[in-house]
Amino acid sequence: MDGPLIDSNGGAPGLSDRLRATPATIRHRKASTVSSLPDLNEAQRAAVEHGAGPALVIAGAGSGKTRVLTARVAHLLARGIAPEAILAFTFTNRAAREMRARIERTVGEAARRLWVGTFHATGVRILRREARGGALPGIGPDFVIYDREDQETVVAAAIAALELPEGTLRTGEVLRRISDAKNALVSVEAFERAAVSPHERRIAACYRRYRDTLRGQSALDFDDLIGDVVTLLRDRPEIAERYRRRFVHVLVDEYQDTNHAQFRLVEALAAGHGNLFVVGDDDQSIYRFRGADLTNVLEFERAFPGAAVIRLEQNYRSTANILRAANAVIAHNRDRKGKTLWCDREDGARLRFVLAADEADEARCVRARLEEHRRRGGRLDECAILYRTNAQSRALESELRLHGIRYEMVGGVSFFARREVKDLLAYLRLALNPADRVAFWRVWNTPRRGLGDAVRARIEALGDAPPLEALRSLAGEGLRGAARGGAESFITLIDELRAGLNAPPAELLRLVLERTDYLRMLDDERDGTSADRRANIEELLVAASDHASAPADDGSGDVAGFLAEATLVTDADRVEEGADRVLMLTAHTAKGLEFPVVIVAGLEEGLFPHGSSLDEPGQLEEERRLFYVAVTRARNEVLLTAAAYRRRFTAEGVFAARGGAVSRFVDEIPAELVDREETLQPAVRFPAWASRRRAGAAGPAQSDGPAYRTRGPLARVVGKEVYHETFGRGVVVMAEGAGPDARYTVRFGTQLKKVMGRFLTGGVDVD
DNA sequence: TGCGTTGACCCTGGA
DNA sequence: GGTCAACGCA
Repeated sequence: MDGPLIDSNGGAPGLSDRLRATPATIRHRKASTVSSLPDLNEAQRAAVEHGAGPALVIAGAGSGKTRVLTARVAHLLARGIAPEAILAFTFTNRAAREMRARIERTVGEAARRLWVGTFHATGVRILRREARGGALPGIGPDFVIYDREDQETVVAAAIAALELPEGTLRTGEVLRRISDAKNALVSVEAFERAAVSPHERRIAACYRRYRDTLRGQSALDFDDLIGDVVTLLRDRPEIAERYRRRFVHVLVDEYQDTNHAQFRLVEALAAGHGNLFVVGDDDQSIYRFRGADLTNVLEFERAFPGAAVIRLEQNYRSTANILRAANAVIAHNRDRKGKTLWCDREDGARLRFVLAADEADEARCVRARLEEHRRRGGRLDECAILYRTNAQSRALESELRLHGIRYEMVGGVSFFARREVKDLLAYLRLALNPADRVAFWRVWNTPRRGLGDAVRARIEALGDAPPLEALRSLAGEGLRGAARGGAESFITLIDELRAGLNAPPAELLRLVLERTDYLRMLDDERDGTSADRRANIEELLVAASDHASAPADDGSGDVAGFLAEATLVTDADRVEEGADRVLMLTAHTAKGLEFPVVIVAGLEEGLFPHGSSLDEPGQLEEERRLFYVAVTRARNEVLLTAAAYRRRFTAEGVFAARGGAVSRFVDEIPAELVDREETLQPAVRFPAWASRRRAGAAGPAQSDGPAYRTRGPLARVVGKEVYHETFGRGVVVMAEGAGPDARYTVRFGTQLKKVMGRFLTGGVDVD
């Protein structure tokens, strides 16, 4: 059997040029020779050979859409289109790499001249070029890209500057509103005009301040990487014309997850020739929170009159049972173009659903399933554990670690967002762009060099001057002792980095490590993370030297290019094939991947579908699509799990145990396709509301339900280990009442019991 | 004045 | 379980 592969149809392996092929993947390579289009079905062939003009390919899960895109590019090249005249947008860097690698296998070197990349990477490429030509007012070619954390810093400062009462505006909300505005191409001025309520006006004020701050620092955020290109092409027709003449064919993968700005970018590039080829699946649109706009698919034909519409409905990936289950669930959605996938594979095993006692028990079931797979001779990398939220990984991780099962978590804290990595990169950012205040404040006293709030206030009093220069003038006169020495060594280091910007990034990073004694700082922290962080730094150095050997075709220096890549790369881009470990990832991150065995954990109302979606039909449909994506990742087997009780943090910040009903999505799978099990024999019946909610699942979503919540000291009892004279060791899953009357629901092994507090010893004697 | 420790608040998803 | 602001200490 094969390991996890990119959406590939027919088992053709996803290979990236940086990753080594495993024997299994090499075996399949022959099958994907595309020049003669040997083994395409009729619909696929029609898509690949589509002539001029717009085309919308509705490609169901596992229907070979990546293959079609790749084959189409090869087909265009074979028809004499120059590689530099083709622009393809992919959803991940990894997909871009793989597409390029596959095309290279057919057409060789020429593939290097294609433009294949994510919207963001392509945006950087265009902006970098045009910035060199001076086409972007106020933005130099060495602009930096602010990631989420950097953005938060800026927004927090903007909110603080408004001097509102504590808690009036929250960073997260403001950031989301700014991002939404940018994705919809709403300028600061337009936002201000539309803002009527005091709340809206305050957000508008933050937006303005945020924009001005970024401009002042020659910084762009993720949304700017697209929005600024759209603005550029709109305001500078001659530049737009240049790109239109250059790119004769524009292709877009995962079209269902494009937002308005991306739509406008594509539209602007394809205007005139109209050779726009988009591939997507409305049933797999799962990024609405990021502005993805399904109307881009649903109204493609209106936006591009005369568009050909081609449907790929044959699935080559999953067994018939898996496909039937997925079809049945997604049929509950109303807002779709409508299609039914079919396949000619055998029925295969039924899906399995297990209701576990709590999340620890659920983790145990997952682990047991993995061990079963291994006993049958399977490999761990054939399995993936999917969940709705990253927070769910914790219980799974500890169970797998305890039993020595190797795993790799994808997502969560991205590699380049780790503290130690961002610290080191901030030195480079500062050297490249002294106006980058976020980078300055990140590292000016990291590692500690005797600088603190007092000096900070004096620098800030100097206003807009680059902070490094402010510090330089202070070091000359106003500072004494440790602060002076610290400031001087910092300034010297940055100056040296500046002078050495032409050197390879890895060399600069080594200089930073050496001068700052950064590693010693890590050791001194004594929090047990030192070894991990050191390893990450090692990896950063490797990534930096890898980058040096890659061509910078946008003409940017190594350092600027490396920093951009570091910001835009995601964890999913870095997953390696062939390692024997199970992957753990969110359903979102799993998009585009496939695995022989898929485990979807946490299938409870309020978690998957997520609680925030329950009041809104549109949002609920998005959750259902996400579940559909999760299930259709599987080739052969699906295990669905849920926990009767789960410890969670709620919005109120309360440590709570709640029993959720089983997810409605499980119930939407026809009963004959699922084997259901419960691992616990409840001596205590589940609270009535749990089943009531389940019964009412088809109706309007109920409020959050009477989920039992413990507050104060009681809350700390939930999840604690306790002992009972007859039942032995157990774990508290729910607490009710207080004082001597307190009663606890405790899981002893697979038994659930309700016990008075006085019969328990352990952590329960709290009032 | 900077540093280390303690308690509030907190997580949907991610380029 | 993780981060950050506020606190008192060197």
